[in-house]
Amino acid sequence: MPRKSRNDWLRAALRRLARDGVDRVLVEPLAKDMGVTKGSFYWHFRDRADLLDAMLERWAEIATEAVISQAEAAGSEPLARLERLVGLATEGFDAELELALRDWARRDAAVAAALEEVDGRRMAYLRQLLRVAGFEAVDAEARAFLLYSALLGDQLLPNAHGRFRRKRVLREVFEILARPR
Amino acid sequence: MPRKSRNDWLRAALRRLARDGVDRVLVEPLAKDMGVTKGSFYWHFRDRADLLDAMLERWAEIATEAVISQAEAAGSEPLARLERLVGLATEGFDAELELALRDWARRDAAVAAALEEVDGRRMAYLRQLLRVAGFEAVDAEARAFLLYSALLGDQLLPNAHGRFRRKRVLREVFEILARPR
DNA sequence: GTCGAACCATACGTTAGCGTATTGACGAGG
DNA sequence: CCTCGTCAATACGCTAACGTATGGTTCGAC
Repeated sequence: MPRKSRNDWLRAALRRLARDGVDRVLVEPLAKDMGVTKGSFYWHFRDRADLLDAMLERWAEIATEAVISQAEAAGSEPLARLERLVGLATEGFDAELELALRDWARRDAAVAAALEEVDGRRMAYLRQLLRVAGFEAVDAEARAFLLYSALLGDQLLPNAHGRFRRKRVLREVFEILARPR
Repeated sequence: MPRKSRNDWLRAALRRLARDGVDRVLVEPLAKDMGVTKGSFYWHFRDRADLLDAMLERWAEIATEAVISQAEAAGSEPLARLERLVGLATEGFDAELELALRDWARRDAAVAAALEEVDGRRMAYLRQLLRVAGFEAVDAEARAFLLYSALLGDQLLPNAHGRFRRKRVLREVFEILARPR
């Protein structure tokens, strides 16, 4: 693949963001990765800030609906959708990228804003599922929060489960959060 | 405070780690922060790697028991201890530092190992509290995981709670996780 | 007061990365 | 086949940070 598109650059940059964090998405190393020189980069982007902007924008597009559409694909039953969301933890959405972005957001207001937007949408969706499943407002709120936190926590605490396997714990998580008492 | 100790450097470095991430704890900027030049730094540390090692070590000391001792201070009742741990989310332990460290751990095996150690201890403590409170093993495991995730999630999702206040949601979290059905 | 040790400033060489400017390669339409 | 537009390589100057070397200060012990 000799010629690179703006898109190629974006994908490579996002991969690097996920792996190394924003401070290490650098144009010359990135160019080396892609087997090209920065001459290409400065054709497609004004400067590094321009790349970072584009990355954020791209992520927002992808992420806004990524989680929700996965759930919708599980059928129309709220409980089935919730179960699918728990399954998402183990595969399906790019948790590394999520974490890198959250770290980035701590230092950049624009990123923080985009993230808040996405979180808002996702939480709203979870809330609604849980309300339909029969939980009262505060209860649904807390369970939505716990569910979302668990998705992130599963990534943050990879090997913290004692003698149980990850999947087993996550199944139990689902039981606790989604089963009406 | 004209003369700086190795300790001063460590504290400043950890503050910067918490705020900006490991890639931005740099010796010259740090020196500027402290109103001193890097001449001081290279007296106390061999090089930057030496500083990073010391930071990790220090964090491990602090963090290993920080959470647990907070809980112990709440009395001997498991439920009281658990409630206190939920309260920890809003104040008490340096969540920014935790997050920065977790991000760091993604790229450095030594950090990852230290973190796993700490997580292991904390999870073991939570598990045990929940078992004493009457939950079965898997159940306790899942609840411990959820509780820990919620502490991190509260930091990761600062403004994701809908129309409820953070404290209200966290109280509900406690109810869900710690009350035997 | 002086002396040595602890601590800090300064100047230096080096490297990695940014961004610019200029030239070169390559392909599709005329 | 030629040429224009698109993309890439190269060379350049600049800055921030690293680490070293060396000399200067400060402080406590005596």
